[in-house]
Amino acid sequence: MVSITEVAAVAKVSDRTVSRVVHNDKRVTPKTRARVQAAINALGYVPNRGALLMRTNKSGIIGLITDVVSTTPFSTDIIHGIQSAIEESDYSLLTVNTAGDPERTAKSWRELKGHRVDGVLYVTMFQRKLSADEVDPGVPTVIVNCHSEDGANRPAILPEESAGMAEAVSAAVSLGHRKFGYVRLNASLLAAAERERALRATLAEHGLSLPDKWCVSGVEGPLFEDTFVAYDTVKSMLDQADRPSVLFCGNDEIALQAFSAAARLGLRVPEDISLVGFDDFRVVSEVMRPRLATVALPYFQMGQAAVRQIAGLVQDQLEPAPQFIACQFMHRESLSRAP
Amino acid sequence: MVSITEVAAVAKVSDRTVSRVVHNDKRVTPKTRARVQAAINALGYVPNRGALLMRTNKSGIIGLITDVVSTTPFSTDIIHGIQSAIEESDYSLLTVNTAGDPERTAKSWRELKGHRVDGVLYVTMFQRKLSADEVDPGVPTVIVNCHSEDGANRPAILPEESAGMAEAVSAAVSLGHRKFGYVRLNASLLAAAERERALRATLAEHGLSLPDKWCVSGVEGPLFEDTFVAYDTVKSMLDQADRPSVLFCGNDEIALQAFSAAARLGLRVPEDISLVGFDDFRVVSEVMRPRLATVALPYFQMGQAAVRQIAGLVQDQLEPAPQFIACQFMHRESLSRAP
DNA sequence: ATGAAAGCGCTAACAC
DNA sequence: GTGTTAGCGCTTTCAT
Repeated sequence: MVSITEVAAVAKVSDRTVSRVVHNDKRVTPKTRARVQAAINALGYVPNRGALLMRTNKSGIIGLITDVVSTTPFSTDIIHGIQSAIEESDYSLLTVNTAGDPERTAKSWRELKGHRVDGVLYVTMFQRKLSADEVDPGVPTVIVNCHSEDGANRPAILPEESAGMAEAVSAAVSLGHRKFGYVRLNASLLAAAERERALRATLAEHGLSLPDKWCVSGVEGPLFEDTFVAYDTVKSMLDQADRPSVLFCGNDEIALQAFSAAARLGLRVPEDISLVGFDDFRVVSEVMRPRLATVALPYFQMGQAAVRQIAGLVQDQLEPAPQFIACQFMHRESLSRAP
Repeated sequence: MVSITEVAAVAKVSDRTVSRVVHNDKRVTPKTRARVQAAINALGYVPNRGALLMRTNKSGIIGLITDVVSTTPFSTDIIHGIQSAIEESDYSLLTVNTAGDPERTAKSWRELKGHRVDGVLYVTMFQRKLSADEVDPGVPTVIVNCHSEDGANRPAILPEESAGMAEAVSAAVSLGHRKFGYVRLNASLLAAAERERALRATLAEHGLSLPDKWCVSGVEGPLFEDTFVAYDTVKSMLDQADRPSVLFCGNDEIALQAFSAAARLGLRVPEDISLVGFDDFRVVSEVMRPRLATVALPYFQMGQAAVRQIAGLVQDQLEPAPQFIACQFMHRESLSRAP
């Protein structure tokens, strides 16, 4: 790899001058600058970040620690948002996966510290409270999709789910729906409680409620080893004369199973029953027919916001505080007029 | 950040000795080693990779260039495989996204060269021929899911699709199916031609064929701006007295639309019609009911193989050659006995 | 078994 | 506007 001295030799200037050109220092005559630039292009010189790190103590690297997020299909939009914002900054992205394992988490931090990353994005798949040793206090860090244990005013990026849910419920009500059903997420998920709470609260505002018989489980088993049961529970629920006119689902996969159950019973969506998902996992929501009405998790924006926060934090331009990003209701054909 | 000299001072040895301990050099007495190790732990010392890079010319970083792969839900398994293999090596992973844009591609290479990456994984979303300037000849590179333009014996990782397709067809035939339909992928995809070719070839071996009337488009429009039309084309096809008993689909999303079409017509899968997908995009294939029989793209293994290739290549232990990974047929409930 | 000196590529702080 | 000196953290080479 060609170094700054070789460029200097070719351009017949000192290495310091080459450095000035590279960093757009004004104090270089246009003529020398052109000569140096020509040498840079001719030799294909790219400054060595390792050397830069030693001099300036800046690596130009942001570390990304995920539990499983970067290796599951659900939240690629977070990664996408992060990369899109990274690309506009001058940082590079170093990604590490912990699979939720504490030992690997510790190893990940060491790895990132070895590279002297300027900051870290700590992203979790599910909303949850972080345990104390998950985040290294010595490195500027923004946590994404999770809460710090100490409840401190840590920089964080979180989705705000309840407004989106409220919007969805209101849309259903104004389409004439009065009989609501709900298919629950895994109970150990923070989001599960929050979504059901938001659903019930909004229903109450409309003078409606969720009957127990129409509130069933969509998933069973412990986190990460859970299996979907929505197909069976929904099939039983819908195979009655008295059934809900609209079915809210904890997420879009559950909605797909609910759709399968309706299909099996010969019920048409949305003519016989309306369906609303959560997450806006588009491979399902935009591909199935009818397309799935659902509340979109703002993953892309969360990723972007996370990068902006960490960049601001690293440059001391930002005071650390949690930031909430709104969820939007995506009204699509699976939610229609009540029968 | 604490440096090797501070550790040396605390342990009362020279910095060189600390270095020896860090790198497990034998020539250190157990006693000094223990003292040094204690200092390292106490201070939380992690060697500075930037300094290491300068001395050894090894960054310990593998660059990952993707067009869109790392930001779409379809191929997270490649990333997963890569990360799982990276984790067992001593490399870190620096990820860059080009979105298929030549300018960003050039910028990506410069970024990786700045970090003096030891090797590069160049991964594409769809199988395609690379153009000449996509890969930098100056950096050891393994291309994944794509072919080099010059047809040279470049190190590459590719899926072998035809055997999996043949297996799927044979399974259908032995379940009594004689009337085959096919829903095509975007014609500009290399995989589209290959899959249809493999399907027809295997059918021919069984003395069967694909009637034109049962071979329809699943997708329309140019790549990256295409829309699914499988719901409509399949609905028309199936809304006839004479219809196929099994429908092969170019990918799993198309299969989901085919399923939607069948549901709309009141046809049951698999009793009235069997369905076979391609890709094994599990969020669809394992969640819908019946679960979707499909040919699995071996993305995880491809990712792992890619890392092993690049590691071998960097250490000159491997001669560069393309490597093919087999696709496996996943027999699930959507493919059943012919009616 | 341990240490001292030199140098990797680069820039901050001064010269000039 | 341009060049010189020194040193960032580390390992290689050579001494001891």
